[in-house]
Amino acid sequence: MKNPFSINSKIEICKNGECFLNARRVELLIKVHEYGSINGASRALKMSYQQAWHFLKHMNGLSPLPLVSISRGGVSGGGAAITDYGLKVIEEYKQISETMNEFTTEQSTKIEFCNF
Amino acid sequence: MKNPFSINSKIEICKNGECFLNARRVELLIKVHEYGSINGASRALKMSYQQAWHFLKHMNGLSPLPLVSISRGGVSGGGAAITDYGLKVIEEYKQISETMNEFTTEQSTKIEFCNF
DNA sequence: TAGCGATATTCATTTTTGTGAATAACCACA
DNA sequence: TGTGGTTATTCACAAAAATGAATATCGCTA
Repeated sequence: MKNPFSINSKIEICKNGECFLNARRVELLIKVHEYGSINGASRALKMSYQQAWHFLKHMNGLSPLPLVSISRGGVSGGGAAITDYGLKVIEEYKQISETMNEFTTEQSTKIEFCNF
Repeated sequence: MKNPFSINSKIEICKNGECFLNARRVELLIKVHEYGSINGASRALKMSYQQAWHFLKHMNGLSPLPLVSISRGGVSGGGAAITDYGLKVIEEYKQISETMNEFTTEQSTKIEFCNF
């Protein structure tokens, strides 16, 4: 008999009790890296520009080094670029996330209260 | 140097993509067991009666066996009691939760992007 | 110096979520 | 048959979160 229950763990990486990283925020960082702008990333994620902007500002504020560097004006109007440090953070988040998922999947198989 | 980042994992136990158990819901079950009524439990948790009632109904619906048995009328007006099966579920959730917490705490110590 | 395309910022509105209040229904017991 | 204390249910309203729209700002470039 298949276990109909699964453990779903949503991880956040926090600092001072505030959310620094979660799945959505990392997704945003990745899209910013892909599009080179907050605008493009927010549209791609169907997220409002304000929310994307707020998340990025908040993440940068909590981070020991900037994750994203933002510029205004200029030839292309400006844009946003993920820093080398930001790229490292993204990669490490992915690793942690995968490790956690493996563990929760393993734990899911041990649930006993489904045997009724 | 102390790592200022911590991993905060919120686990849900799901069935068919729906939330069956989480920290708040188990807390509710425990209070119902303590007070013997939905009313008492919801007040103790500063949760509206409707929400408590909704959670309990939903949990019972997803569960292979009832977690809580509810009665109306009678000498004391009625009440709610956690079943033996419900008690088992609570205990198992606590165990899973503790196991997950230990693992996330351990993972927290391995975060590298704080070293800057 | 005007235009472009992006960021920055504000605000009213919408959407979502939760709550309080009111009321009906239930049923053992006096 | 009435009382008491709970569950059951509905609904309008409140609080919170998210959004759309509008506008200002920036700085390179033609």
